[in-house]
Amino acid sequence: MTDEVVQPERAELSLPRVLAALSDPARLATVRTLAMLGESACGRIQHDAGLDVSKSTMSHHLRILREAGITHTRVDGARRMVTLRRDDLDARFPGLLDAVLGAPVEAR
Amino acid sequence: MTDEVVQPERAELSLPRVLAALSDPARLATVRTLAMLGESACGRIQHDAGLDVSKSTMSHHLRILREAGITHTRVDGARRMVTLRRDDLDARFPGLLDAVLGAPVEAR
DNA sequence: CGAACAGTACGATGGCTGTCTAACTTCCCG
DNA sequence: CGGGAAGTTAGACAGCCATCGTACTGTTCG
Repeated sequence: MTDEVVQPERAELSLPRVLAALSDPARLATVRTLAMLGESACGRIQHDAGLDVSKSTMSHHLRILREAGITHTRVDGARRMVTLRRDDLDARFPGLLDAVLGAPVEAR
Repeated sequence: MTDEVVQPERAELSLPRVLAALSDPARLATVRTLAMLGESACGRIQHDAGLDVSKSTMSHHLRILREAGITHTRVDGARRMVTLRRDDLDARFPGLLDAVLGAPVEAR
């Protein structure tokens, strides 16, 4: 009951897929926010990232990130707690996440 | 006559756009090939990258890379000589290109 | 119990994108 | 000059994708 979601193994992480997941501004903001907050619930991420989208759209973005192997999701009561898979990403694509997080934030 | 193509300034490079450009396997292969070969013509890149697509599709991919600011194109007679914009990419997104080039090559 | 809350699932929709063929422009070279 | 080589452009087409509203499931709490 702790966790039941589909997420790829470390060795299965695909670079094109990871890059595609990160290429959307909303998801990029999500990842940045997650890097600052640490584990947090969907609604919290959406609020803190300043994303003005519907709940279903947010859910969609989080699914893309999860299925690309960028995040991990744990069920906690009514909430889903999401974390960045830093270790796996660093192991498979060294320097990539740091480069993305260190890059200048886009102008709105 | 040396050059007449549209390519963004260093400061204008957009991370989502760069990531989107790199998220296609054909373009990723193109960038890897370009990193090994140095400046080279479109046909040469296509051949060395092992890309089995039409000329127009290749032209399309090279345009995406150019307009994202990842490559520079110089006209040389009948050919277009393409190079990676390593300096600009490194300056604006430190570590990103290295991480992408250093990542494991995907299984076909 | 019952209402409000946290998210997901499902369609629907409009826009973007990778691909191709065909036609065109330049340029090189014999 | 004339043919072939190197790419680009235009147009068409199929598939994917970001977005939304609505309906649904499960949870928390008064």
